[in-house]
Amino acid sequence: MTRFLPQPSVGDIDIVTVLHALADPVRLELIRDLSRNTDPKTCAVDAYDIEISAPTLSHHWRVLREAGLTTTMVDGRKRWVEIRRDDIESRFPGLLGAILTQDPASAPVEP
Amino acid sequence: MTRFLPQPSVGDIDIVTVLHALADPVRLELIRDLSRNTDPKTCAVDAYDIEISAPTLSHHWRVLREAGLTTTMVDGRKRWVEIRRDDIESRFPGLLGAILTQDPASAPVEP
DNA sequence: TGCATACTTCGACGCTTGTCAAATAGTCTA
DNA sequence: TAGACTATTTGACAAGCGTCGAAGTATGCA
Repeated sequence: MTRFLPQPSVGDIDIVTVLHALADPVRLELIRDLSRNTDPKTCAVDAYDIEISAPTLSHHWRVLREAGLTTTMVDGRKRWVEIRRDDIESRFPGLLGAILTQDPASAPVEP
Repeated sequence: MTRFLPQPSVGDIDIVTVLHALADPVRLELIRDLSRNTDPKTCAVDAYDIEISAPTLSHHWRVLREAGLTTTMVDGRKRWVEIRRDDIESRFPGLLGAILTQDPASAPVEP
């Protein structure tokens, strides 16, 4: 059976906690990655182009989940992460868009 | 004469640095305060309803300025802070609005 | 039952952060 | 010019964070 890991309800999502969760280059990249497709992605470290250990990735997933940014589903030995797009949008309208539209590669260059 | 303290140019404003600067309750409150009126506000600790020391406030002003969120003007013995509304809007459209419209007092309550 | 799989938790490590008191720097005014 | 005023810098401290290796916990499978 699929079960869910504990996460804050929409009303309990705190803006400072959310900003702190996003204020890390690894976590921001994970959120960007998750937001690129609507399907859940695996938690596995091999699936991401980031050079960090499995424990560290696990730690980041937990920070994101406890901040209310992601949902984690447990299915057997595998875990799936999904961005809580609608919840974040209802709590902080426009926030996710403002952060994610800003792609690092497409940043404007000063003349 | 009025002069300006050093600050990053628009193109150099980094999203992770900005998010980190905002991910502190004191600094977020300062930004909220600045955004409520368009005029610059003083740096003086007495002008804010926050129980921190003058050095600590000075430190927070610096973090905000170096992140590119504020401009600081020096006029004699006084210093004035202003939010870089247009610069932030051009760099991260919608970001400021998404964070500031979420007033702590007006947060929706879970049923 | 035994073993591989897929993460997580624990413990430890440096580095960063928020905070304050004390000292410093620049500016106005009497 | 001396002294008051405004804000910053310095130095120090405890707390927190990102990171890893090692150990632990479920789960699936043979």
